[in-house]
Amino acid sequence: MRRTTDSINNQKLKFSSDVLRALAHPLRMKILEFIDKNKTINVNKIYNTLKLEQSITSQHLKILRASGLVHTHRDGKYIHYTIDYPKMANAIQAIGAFLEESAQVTEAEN
Amino acid sequence: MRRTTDSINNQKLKFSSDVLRALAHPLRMKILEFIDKNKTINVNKIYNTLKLEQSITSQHLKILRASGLVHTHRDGKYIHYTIDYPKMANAIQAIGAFLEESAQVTEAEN
DNA sequence: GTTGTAAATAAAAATATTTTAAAAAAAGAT
DNA sequence: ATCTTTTTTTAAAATATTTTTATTTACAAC
Repeated sequence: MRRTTDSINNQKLKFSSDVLRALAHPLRMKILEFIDKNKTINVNKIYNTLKLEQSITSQHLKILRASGLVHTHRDGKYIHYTIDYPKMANAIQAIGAFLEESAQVTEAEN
Repeated sequence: MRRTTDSINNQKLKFSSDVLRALAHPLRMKILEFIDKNKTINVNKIYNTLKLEQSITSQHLKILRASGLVHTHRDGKYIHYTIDYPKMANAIQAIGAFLEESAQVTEAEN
């Protein structure tokens, strides 16, 4: 039972840090912010508006896709990106989870 | 004014992703969790309890210190680590900020 | 001062991530 | 079928992070 609990925790830890790692890049945050602002947007608009290289944008989108933070939906030539908000909320929770109480106490002290 | 706003946003983005990057590692999350659980704890206890190498623990603590997520306080031979909860709360906010409304909507839909 | 213990630092080696450049896939237009 | 546009994929090069090993610093006890 001990080892099982440990490996569950380690899985959780790995899962959390994987999503956080996907999030922890200025370009990816910028891209996510832009997708969020537009609700749904194609790759062309992303790299043209943000003045990024096409390829670098695609590479970062791939990482975001792999993390599950975004989803795609093809519309003819275009591929539209949208944010997976529940996944995003999970990621935020993952960080806050273990110090939620402490954070609340700290907040109350301000 | 345009460039100023941009560079402020870019600074914010860099700041956020820097803290997130410090957070986004399984060992560092484990260490943070352990410090949190103990409120204050010395390095020896950290690596002995978590069964980590002394040096690797120190290296990760250095990254956590640099990110501002933890603070230290020497007590004789020992150095005690504590979590900077406001900083931690900031980090969590930084992620959630731009999709807070959306996340709330999503939450309401569940 | 020397010795022992706690923790940090430095430097090299091993890995992983990011960027760049080029090629390939997928679809629409001609 | 060929051409063009949109996006992905692949592969190499450039960087950054992580791990390992060894050394150094800080303090306390003797």
